[in-house]
Amino acid sequence: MNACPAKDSPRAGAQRERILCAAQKCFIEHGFHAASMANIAETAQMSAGLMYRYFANKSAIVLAIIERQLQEGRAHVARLRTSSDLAADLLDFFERWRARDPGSMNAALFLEMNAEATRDPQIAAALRRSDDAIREDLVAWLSRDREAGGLGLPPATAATRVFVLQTLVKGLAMSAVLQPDIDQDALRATIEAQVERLLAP
Amino acid sequence: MNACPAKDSPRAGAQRERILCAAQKCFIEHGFHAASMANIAETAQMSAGLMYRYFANKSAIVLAIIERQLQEGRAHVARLRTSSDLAADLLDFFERWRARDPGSMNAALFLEMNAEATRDPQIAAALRRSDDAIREDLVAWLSRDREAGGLGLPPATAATRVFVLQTLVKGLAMSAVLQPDIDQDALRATIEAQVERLLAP
DNA sequence: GGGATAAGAATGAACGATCATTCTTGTGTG
DNA sequence: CACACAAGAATGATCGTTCATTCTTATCCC
Repeated sequence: MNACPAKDSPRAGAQRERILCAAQKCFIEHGFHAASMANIAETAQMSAGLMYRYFANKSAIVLAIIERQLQEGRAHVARLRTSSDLAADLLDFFERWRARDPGSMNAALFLEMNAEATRDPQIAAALRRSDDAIREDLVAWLSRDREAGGLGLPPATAATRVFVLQTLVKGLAMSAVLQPDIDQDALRATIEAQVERLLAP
Repeated sequence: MNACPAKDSPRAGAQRERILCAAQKCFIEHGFHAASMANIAETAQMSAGLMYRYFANKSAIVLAIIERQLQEGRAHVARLRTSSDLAADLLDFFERWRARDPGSMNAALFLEMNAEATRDPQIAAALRRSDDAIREDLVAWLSRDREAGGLGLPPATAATRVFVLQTLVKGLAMSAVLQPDIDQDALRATIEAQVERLLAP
């Protein structure tokens, strides 16, 4: 059935990339359900039927977009973990979400993913997997010994603090949508105070 | 045009209520776009055409559901404001979201609303209006004099703390979706610590 | 009070549009 | 010629919405 030859040729990869790029733009603009295959095809400048050569169906495209977004999120957190200025990185999170850049981490897409996760078990599993990975990563970091660059927190304490941190970041996505024009300096001071508390021994 | 007689008869009100109740259930289950009018009609046990006697179109139903959800949220916050145990009330927020009760404040619906607000200006305006009202309410509370039951905080300080509080609550909606089985006691301790800091002089 | 009449309430079929998906056909290349 | 690639037409289903029609209820005149 899926004996498609040269399935992983360089051309096939490029085509898939074209489709995913267009899909991401459409999903941000209209949402997963309201964005149609015709819409995506037009954005990708190809026929609608052709997309089925590279993806089994629409939900496969949705899954791919979500997986890619989660991967980018994890990369962002990993960078954040090795940084020296956690507050600045959190502000950067907010900044990217506020910017509504269709290319990178996007608040609209993030909200859509989470909303869809309440209905689709497959999407929920993907989000949960990513969430768990991030959490374990951060907890390990906070509970690592001081000499190894960590804070030496007991695991239980680290876990609750990471929960607050994660909840705060998620909430920032929503706040970025409704209050995109919030005062930057006040926000900075607020986040710095929060971070200071989360990283205190 | 809209010379519909007895538009606000007791019967009409009851019918609208039936429709909204069914719509809420369908929207939670499938989302705003994936839930069809036929689906809602079936849930409300009436014909599809009849709904157009009480609502102009589908988006009017969506708007009504959102408006009602926002109203309930404001009522919840107002209750929270007069309470003595803020931490317990925040936990109650999380608990309701976790419960997935189709009748009351619902995390899935809340996420869907915010996601849709990134595309629909009318929905965005409604959410922002409600958000602003809640914020002003809370800021007024925190900055009120001590003798009047407030904390006597300077308005700027109150504003940033309320921002954190609101962001935290929104984040809890997402956390409730992905981590519904989080340890209750740890969560309680965490939230209590956060609240203590937010309410400190 | 009881049958004629009008209005309100509700139905379910029908509409055109659009959906995701598949099929047919054409085109260029090795 | 053969074969991967692509376009675009066809498909059946479903979408939101409308409409002609029927059922139900109230009003009026005698």
